[in-house]
Amino acid sequence: MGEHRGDTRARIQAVALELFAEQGYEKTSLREIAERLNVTKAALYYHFKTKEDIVVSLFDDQLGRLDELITWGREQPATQETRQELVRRYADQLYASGPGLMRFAHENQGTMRDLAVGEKLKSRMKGLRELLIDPKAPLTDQLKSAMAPFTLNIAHFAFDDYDITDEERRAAGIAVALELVSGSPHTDA
Amino acid sequence: MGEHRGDTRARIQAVALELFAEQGYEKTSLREIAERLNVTKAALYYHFKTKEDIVVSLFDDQLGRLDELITWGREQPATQETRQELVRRYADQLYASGPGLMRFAHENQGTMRDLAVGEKLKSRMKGLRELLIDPKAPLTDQLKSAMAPFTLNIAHFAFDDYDITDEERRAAGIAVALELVSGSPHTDA
DNA sequence: GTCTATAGTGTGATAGAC
DNA sequence: GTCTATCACACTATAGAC
Repeated sequence: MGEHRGDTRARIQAVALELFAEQGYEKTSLREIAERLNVTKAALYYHFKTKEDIVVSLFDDQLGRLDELITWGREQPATQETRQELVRRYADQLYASGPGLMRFAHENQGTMRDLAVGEKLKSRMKGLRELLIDPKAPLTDQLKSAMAPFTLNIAHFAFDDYDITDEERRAAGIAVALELVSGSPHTDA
Repeated sequence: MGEHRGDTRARIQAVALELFAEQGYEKTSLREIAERLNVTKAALYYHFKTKEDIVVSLFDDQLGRLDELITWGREQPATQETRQELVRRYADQLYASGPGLMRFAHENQGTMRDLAVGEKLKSRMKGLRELLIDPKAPLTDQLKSAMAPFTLNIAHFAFDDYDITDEERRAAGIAVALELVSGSPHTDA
């Protein structure tokens, strides 16, 4: 015992993310988080102002990286190559953040709406979507492009009953996402 | 006033579905539902044994129809035509149920896990997925097939800032879903 | 940096009158 | 079939000691 020193804040984040992702933000109480860490609720309030503040801290880095990606994308020409590179870089960010955040966002979409950080994330995803879509393409092609980011998420949770590695899931997700943003081989009308 | 007679149960379902879909199952209290209907919480408990019981009643019909669809699918040959017809029939069921249920399931995935009805729905979706997938196809093609049901959902909520009708969204969703289950034009290895 | 203690509110659910 | 009243409990958050 007593093996932890100044890492309490990080440990709170880790446990909170795990529980939020596993059983939802609303259903996870501060008492539960505190018990899992063998501290008290009041200790949590020393490190974070509110419950929502824990979530904000969780998404902080990710949001910053998303901003950078979108800024980069807006400086590039709106070509198919740019869109494919956007998918690759977005996938890198997603997987670098670990499965926890992905799953949190995936399972708490309803909750995220009223959290301020949820609005931020939503606006970033819209920015990304606008970069991935060719507004002149047919609606079906636009839909396919819009689905590319979802694909990366779904790929990670689908086939949980298959005997394959996460790396294989990841590769499949990226491959399909790239195909989705590449448009059908259609002739110009 | 006094315009309602024996429709209280149905009115509870309607309001509950709306609120659950809008702000989440956990965040919606029975008090809120009751107030919206100008009845008391106790009145709710006359019609439904528990809060979860309201959700169960909401998904009851839908689950039955899904069972029929899967039973039908299992009787058909595992061809591309069958898979496409499955997508069409599933889409019909989805849209016939109205947007509320779709949105509920979409925004409360985390919550659905511990609800008994969530487990049921999940097993049905797995059954449907197995019918849509060709287990001999490359993993990327399997992923595309697995995404077809998601597509129908996403199509309905994406482009909420576009000036298009729900019917156009629906048509685009079905078109893309059909393409996803049809596999790439790949040669047999 | 972490504790005890508690305020203050809201929840799902029940009992029993009408 | 709907009501009033209430129970028992959990929650977020705060105050103040150590």
